[in-house]
Amino acid sequence: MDQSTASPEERQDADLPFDVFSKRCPSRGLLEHATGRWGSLTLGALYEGSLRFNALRRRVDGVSEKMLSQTLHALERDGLVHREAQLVNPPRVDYELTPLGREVAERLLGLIHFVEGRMSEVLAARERYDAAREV
Amino acid sequence: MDQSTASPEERQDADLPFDVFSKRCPSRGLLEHATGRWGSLTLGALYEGSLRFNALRRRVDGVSEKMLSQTLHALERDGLVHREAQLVNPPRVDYELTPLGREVAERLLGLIHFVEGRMSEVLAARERYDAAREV
DNA sequence: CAGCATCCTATCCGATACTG
DNA sequence: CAGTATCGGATAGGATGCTG
Repeated sequence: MDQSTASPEERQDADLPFDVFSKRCPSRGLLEHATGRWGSLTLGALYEGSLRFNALRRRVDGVSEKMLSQTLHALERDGLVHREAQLVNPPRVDYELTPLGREVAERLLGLIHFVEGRMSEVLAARERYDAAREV
Repeated sequence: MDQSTASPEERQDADLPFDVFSKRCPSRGLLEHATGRWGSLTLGALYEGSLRFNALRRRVDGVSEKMLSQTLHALERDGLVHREAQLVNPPRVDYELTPLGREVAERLLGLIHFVEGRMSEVLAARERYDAAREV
C-alpha cells in the first residue's frame, strides 16, 4: 500500500503482512478462536495451570462437553494449547497452554479483569440506554 | 474500591463481585460484545478516531450494514461507544469511543497486534496439526 | 474419564428492499 | 447518508446416547 513514506506512527498497521481488518486475513480466524465465547474462557482457565478435560469443564461454567471439545481442538490446531494424553485406564488427558498460548491468555486475562472491574459502569450505561428508549 | 484486606496480588480476581467464569455473570455478555467477530474490529477501528457509519463500514472490511448497526447498538448500550447525530440533511452521524471504550479498545488492539505478529507460527502449527491427521 | 456421533433448535448473518 | 425490516441459509450450540 504505502511502503516508502509511512511514518513510524502509521507503520504499525500500514504494511504488516497480516491485517485483521481485511476480510480474508487468516488472523481473523485465530482472533475468533481465541476471543470467542468459549475460547477466551478456556485460555483463561488454563492460564492458572494445566487441567484435565472434566476439570476444565467445571471451571468454564456452562460449557457443554461438545463445545469444550470443539474449542480445544481449534486451540490445539492453532498452537495455543497442548494436549497431553496418557495411555492409562481410566484415560487421563491434560491440557496446557503453549508458550504462545500463554502470551495470548495473558492479554486476554488483562482484558477480562479490566471489564470485570468496570461492570458497574457498564450496567449503569445499559440502564440509562434502556430507560431512554422505553418512553 | 479496595476496602478489604486482600493483598494487591490477590485483589485482582480473588473477591471481585463480577466473575466471568460463572455462567450468569453479566460480564460475559460485555466480553462477547467487545470481543465478538465485529465488536473487536469496530472498537479497533474507532480507536484511531471518530468515524461515520459508512466510513466505519469500509474500514471493517466485510461487515454488512445490518451487523454493523447491530454491533454499534450493543456497544453504545454497554457504554463503550458514543453516537453523535447531527440533524442535518443529508444526515450525519459520528461514532466515537467513550473513555471506557478507549481502555477496552487499547487492550483489544494489544491482542490484535500480537496475534497479527505471530500468525506465521499459528499457520505452521495448523499445517503440522492437519498433516498429522490426514495420514 | 475422555471423548465422538446425531438430532434439533436458536441465533447469526448476509442479501435484498425500503424509509427519512 | 444512515439506517430499518424481512427473509432464508449457515452455523452455533444444547441434549442425548454410545465407545474405549
